[in-house]
Amino acid sequence: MAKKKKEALDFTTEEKIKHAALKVFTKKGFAAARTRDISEEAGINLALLNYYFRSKEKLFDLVMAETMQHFFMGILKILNDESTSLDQKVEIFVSSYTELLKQQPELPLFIFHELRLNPEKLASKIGVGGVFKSHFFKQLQEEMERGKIINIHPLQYVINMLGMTVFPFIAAPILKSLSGLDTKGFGVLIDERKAMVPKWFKATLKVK
Amino acid sequence: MAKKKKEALDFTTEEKIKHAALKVFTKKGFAAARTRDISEEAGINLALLNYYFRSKEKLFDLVMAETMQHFFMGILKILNDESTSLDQKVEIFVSSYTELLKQQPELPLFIFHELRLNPEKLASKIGVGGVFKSHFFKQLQEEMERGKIINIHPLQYVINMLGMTVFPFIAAPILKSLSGLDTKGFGVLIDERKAMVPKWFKATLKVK
DNA sequence: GTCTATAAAGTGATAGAC
DNA sequence: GTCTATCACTTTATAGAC
Repeated sequence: MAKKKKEALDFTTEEKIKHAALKVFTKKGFAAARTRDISEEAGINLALLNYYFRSKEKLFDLVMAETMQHFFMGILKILNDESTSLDQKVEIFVSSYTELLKQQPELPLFIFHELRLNPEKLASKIGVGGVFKSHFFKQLQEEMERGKIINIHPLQYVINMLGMTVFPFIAAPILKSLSGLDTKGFGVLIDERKAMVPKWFKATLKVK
Repeated sequence: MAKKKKEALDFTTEEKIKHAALKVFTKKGFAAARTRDISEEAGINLALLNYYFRSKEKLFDLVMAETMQHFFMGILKILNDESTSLDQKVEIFVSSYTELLKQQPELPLFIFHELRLNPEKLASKIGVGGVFKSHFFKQLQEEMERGKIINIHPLQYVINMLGMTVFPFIAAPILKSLSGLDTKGFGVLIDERKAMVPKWFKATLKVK
């Protein structure tokens, strides 16, 4: 039982490497990350990394697929919930992703950077067209048909919602530098946005 | 005269290298960019790159400083124009930066990525606090004092304006993948935003 | 200023002992 | 499974001829 508890609390070597890999890749990007950095961060030997994952690139592909899956499927799950209203979806998304990004602020920049370097390879990890079949899209289109919303591409509103939530984390270094805010002050700004973004979003829906 | 014309049309070796460097750095990022790539792109020899710029890093610093200066000073110039109204500033910014980014779509992701890897070094290239002394900020604060705008951090509106304009370019690969739009179709989307973002922005100002 | 050839250092990956 | 030692290759940077 002592042994079982130990297994439950600790991580396997494979998990330690994957965890360290995500951390180092996220911090430095694929190109600048060295396999030595990852093995050090994982507290294991360099040879072991290749023993488990065969190559830096294979390790990256694996970690990246899981990370992107988690990130984008999380969005899709919220936008696809048929039990929530349009406004509720926005509130839930903004709230939950703001909290997620407070924990992992470099995640979006990392994902978008790597995705641009290798769009073909990585884009396949996301369910293509998922957003278009989403309940969120249907709700937007219904509102358009009723004349409640101006008739433009629904993706525009997804861009606005994502942008208003995610962009501050992407631009954080500049925003901090421009404003002189430290990490704590920036956090206050982010919390203020958590309350405001849904309101701002609703306001954009009323624009004709 | 023939000689003078040739000088005016051609570029010096130094300029060719800098131009090639920006292109390669922007495309691959600093870490993945090889000096060989740059010298090839410039049509010169690898040794010549070091002859002019001493090292890859010094070349990067130089190109990066100029690029960031141009990018951020352009924003500041628009926001600091005392002859334009608040709404006009937004319209001018959105319009001119949308056009700029249509020409150089990878620029924001490149700048933000490198800025995150090296905030201290690169942030110094921007005039710190420039936005806070800007006429745009003063106009927002005046509206707040009059009770026309809700009393929150003015930077929030800068984030919204920047985010709505710049974010689609940062997320372009995913948005294309999600939507199935090709580069042309994506361009239509961007043009639609050029007209809409100022309207959406105004709507957010009315939120209480 | 511009080139070719090469040094010098870094980095991914493997061999082989334990 | 895990380690040390090492190979093989890449990449930055320089030396030296022209």
